[in-house]
Amino acid sequence: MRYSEAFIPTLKEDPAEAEVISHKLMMRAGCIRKLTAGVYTYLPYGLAAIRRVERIVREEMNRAGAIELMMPMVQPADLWRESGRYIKYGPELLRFTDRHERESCLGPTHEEVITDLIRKELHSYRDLPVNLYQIQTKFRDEIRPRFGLMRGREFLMKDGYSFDADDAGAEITYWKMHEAYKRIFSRCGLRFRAVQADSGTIGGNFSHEFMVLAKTGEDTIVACAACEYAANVEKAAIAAPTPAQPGTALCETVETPGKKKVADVCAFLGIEASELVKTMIYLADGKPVAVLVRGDREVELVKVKNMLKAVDIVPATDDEAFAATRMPPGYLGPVGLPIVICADQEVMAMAECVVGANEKNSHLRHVVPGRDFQVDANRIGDLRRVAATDRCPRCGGALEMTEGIEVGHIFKLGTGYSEAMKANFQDADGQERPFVMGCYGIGVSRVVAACIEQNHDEHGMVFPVPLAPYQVIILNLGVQDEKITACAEELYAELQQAGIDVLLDDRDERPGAKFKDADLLGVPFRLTIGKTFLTKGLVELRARRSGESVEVAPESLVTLLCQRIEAAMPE
RNA sequence: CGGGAUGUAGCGCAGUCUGGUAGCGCACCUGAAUGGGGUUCAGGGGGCCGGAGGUUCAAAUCCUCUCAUCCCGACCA
Repeated sequence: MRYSEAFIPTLKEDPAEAEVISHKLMMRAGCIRKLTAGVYTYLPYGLAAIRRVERIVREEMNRAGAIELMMPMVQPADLWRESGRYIKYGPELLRFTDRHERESCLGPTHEEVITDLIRKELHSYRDLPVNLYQIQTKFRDEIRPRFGLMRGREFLMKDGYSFDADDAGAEITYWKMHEAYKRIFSRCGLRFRAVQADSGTIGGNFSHEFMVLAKTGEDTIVACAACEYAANVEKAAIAAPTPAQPGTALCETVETPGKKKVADVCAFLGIEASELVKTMIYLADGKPVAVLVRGDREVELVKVKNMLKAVDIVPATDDEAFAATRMPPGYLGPVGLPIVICADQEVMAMAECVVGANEKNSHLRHVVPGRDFQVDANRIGDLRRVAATDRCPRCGGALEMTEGIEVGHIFKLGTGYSEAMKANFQDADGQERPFVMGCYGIGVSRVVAACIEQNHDEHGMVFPVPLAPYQVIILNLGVQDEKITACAEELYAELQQAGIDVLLDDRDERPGAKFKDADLLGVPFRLTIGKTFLTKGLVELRARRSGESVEVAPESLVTLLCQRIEAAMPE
């Protein structure tokens, strides 16, 4: 591509609306422009990066035996009613009515459509397994779209769905996809980690997220320093603590005037936060529930949600909490609380603790869990968020916490959808059985954003070779000079011939402007043809990432560049 | 949805408190010089000051409403 004929509108300054680096750089480098909140046009340069990701995704999906198709974006509401998700999916599902008053929605994901397709088309175990995928625009009406392509409402996704005859088959498919995903992100040149994850709204019981390691990540993950264990903090399991010998002192009320916060109560009573139990009120699908965790811990809402099998769980406001409990906020405790109580396992293992007295300005001490208050056994469990001081649940090793950007997510879905939608096949024994499903997603546009979060410097983007729209940029620093221009043109033609994607900066711009743009665009290799060519007949080859440069004779460049590019391709 | 902030030329911003008829830098157009890290000089074009209503002789500026965008939160009772 000739720069003079390209459409790469670069900006000198960061746009005011962009906060994170990938958003700023994608705007500045002419990759994207915003149309409305969370909705972007992919300009040619950004699109080219997306296409690179797509290509790798296709190759690896196909290699793993998946087959590409394309499903509609507009979907009938009835299909979503059948799966039960028309209500459950919530306001993120954009709904509308067409001219015939038919209720419809924009597909945020395609389990319903694919399940409908398969139940109509496949009837025998002989046809299984089958694994289908598409790369398509999704729409999710996010509460708060942000950070450019990182969390858009409209975004490009690879979504795949597998159908197996039984659980064992589904697991084989699952691990095939796990392997394919590792290959995909490795080939993209990203530093990532596969972590155990919560399966969220989609449901199911086995799930991994693929996290690109970058500071701006919206997720926190824990990884064991000693073994392979890694998990999203939402999911990270905490080993059951050894129960302490229950205390024998009798429970008593203490005055704690005006002390509502954990820190205040602890300071006042001269105890550690770990000796106190806090009582948090939530609304699970509208029903109030109290959650007990130690004073120094944080409730992990996803875990509570899963324990209660709730669709939606939110912290109650003071007013809602009061309405539910008739007890004064700030002094809530489990003793005599008239609503459902869930307790973190650690709480029930405490010898004794301090809790709110359900009475203004008072707390209770020497409270023995299980003696002074009861919690149903099925409401006791791992409900708190993992802390950096926790040990690996698998091997007991030290845990490290890192920020990550979720770029891929795979689920073993089981038969939830197939049962709800009556998607059955006939097995060898003549029995009707539901398909055992799996689903596999990659945020293709987000991969590009995550890549930039992970690969940039103060001058701009630093594309890894596999995702770079152009591997090489040629700077013609003498568009007025016949010799320089002839050399640039010749190299341009030769590199293209060699199958390299190359951008020729043939604009009548000052050298400074060309250098700045080349850096901003993050093209991995830069060839500069100017003075040195006139004096020594040499061309400068500079690597964007390392900044190393060498002066090379033009005739040896094609071979050299092919080698360098080859060397920079992972795998 | 709650809280905060911001909407003035394509982009980044000043002007708003204290009302007087719109400005700076970059970009763009013309000309000249320049040509290895966003070059210089001269000249020029471009704005319903987010929108609607109100107050006033007069509104970018004050008031009311609205729309949009961005950030934080929606766990520490």
